Amino acid sequence: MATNATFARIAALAGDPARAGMLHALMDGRALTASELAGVAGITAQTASSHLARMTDAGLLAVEKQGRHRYHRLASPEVAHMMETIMQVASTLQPSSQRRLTVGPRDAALRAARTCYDHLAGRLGVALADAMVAAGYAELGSDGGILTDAGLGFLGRIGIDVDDLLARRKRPARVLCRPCLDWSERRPHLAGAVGAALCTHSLEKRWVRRLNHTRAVEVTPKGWRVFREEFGAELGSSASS
Amino acid sequence: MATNATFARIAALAGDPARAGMLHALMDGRALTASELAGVAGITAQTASSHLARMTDAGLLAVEKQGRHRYHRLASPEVAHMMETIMQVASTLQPSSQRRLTVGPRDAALRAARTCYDHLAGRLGVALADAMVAAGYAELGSDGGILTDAGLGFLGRIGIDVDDLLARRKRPARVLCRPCLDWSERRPHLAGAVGAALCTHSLEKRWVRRLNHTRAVEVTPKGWRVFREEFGAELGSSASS
DNA sequence: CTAATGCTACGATAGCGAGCGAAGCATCGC
DNA sequence: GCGATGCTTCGCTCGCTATCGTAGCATTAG
Repeated sequence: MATNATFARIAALAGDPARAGMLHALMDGRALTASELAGVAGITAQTASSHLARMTDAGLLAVEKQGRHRYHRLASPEVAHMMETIMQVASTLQPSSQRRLTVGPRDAALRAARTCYDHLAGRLGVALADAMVAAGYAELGSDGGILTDAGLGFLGRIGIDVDDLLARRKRPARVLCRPCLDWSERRPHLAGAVGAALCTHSLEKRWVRRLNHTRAVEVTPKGWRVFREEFGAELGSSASS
Repeated sequence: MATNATFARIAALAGDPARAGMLHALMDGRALTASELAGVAGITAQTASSHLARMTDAGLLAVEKQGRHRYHRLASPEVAHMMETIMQVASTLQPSSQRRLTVGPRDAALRAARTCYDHLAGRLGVALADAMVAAGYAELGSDGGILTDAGLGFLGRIGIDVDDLLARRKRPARVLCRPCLDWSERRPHLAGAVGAALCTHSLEKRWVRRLNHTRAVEVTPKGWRVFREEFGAELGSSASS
């Protein structure tokens, strides 16, 4: 069947180290220029251009031209979801002979709190998910998750546009959310429409702030208070650094 | 970070046409011998051996030695899930210039009804999912799905071990199920623990039967009746061929 | 207009890896 | 025991592609 060839094509595109680096850099949901992507991948602009053209042609990336810059972003949430699942499989593999090779300071910040395409991940994401489950706001399982009525009320109370959230769900009567297995914590956190709304709102309200040009985020003092008092989340001191 | 390299490694393994063919053949959840896999991939036994060793080493496959045969299967449901999402992205890509190239008779059977690792897919899978949603037995959204109390009762009524299903869910109070976007129908069908139980039970009760050595399944006369009368599913005549 | 920046197109190189033939190692049937 | 089958290891070839240098095109700054 033709599906076989296209499947291999997509996987092969994600399977090159340079392209994988670019895709990872785009996992924060923002759009980056070709030069920036060449930088994170450690290759020249010419090579990056070729890679980007191929990934765009295959539907993995979308491009937006702005002046002499070309902004590339992941084409769809489906692409981000695909990368999540590949990461999940990859995380079960011990890097063999280089166990704790790369735990630099930047890596530490990523493990503490980061964005995963459109939602929060890392220790922060897991802590928030745990707190919401403990409070009865959400239920998470290996096959999916739901936001309870209490959870819906909670989100409205902290200022999230619940109507928009209700409109975004499709058929089901209850608001569903998606668990996303964290590659660093090996625990599920909130993804899907609920996770995206929570992340957007946290950034807008300045509960968290992006760190320079990475996927890492930092919990602000205000966010620290909100997460503890409103969510009841147990954020160890390590989650802020 | 080291994650980048392992990510690329996993994706690259899935990105070779021969390996992709083998992985697809294993998507029915069964274990196949190295020779069989070499056959479906269209390569010699030597080459297949190399591929299988690498995929096993990377944690994509698990091997079981039985006499002089070596049975290979997908190492985990996570690997199957990863392949689902890659297929989902691949299905959004028009094969460009070869639109309707490969719609052979075998392909037609696959589109009608097939297994997708551990659950039913194709027009049959979608029809059953639609019927269960229409009957109020399940709710499916883009971020997840749940089995209602009525649905739980329904599954028990048709002979599925509901207690086992309840035990398999993890933390949540409700039974969750996972929607799996069908690559041929572009519609969600039932996956996860619920979908797996339904598929296993359908095979045991001879409602469906596997066709030779493919992922395609055939609806038996008995199944035809059960699916129409019990599920209320609208199976067009095309779903049986 | 001119120079600089961002990106792309083309051509050439080099290295990886998919593929197979030959040989070797296990296991089964007899 | 012997041959046959299933699979793996080794060595080799060949094709694909990632990479970069050079050149060229678009856009902006001055």
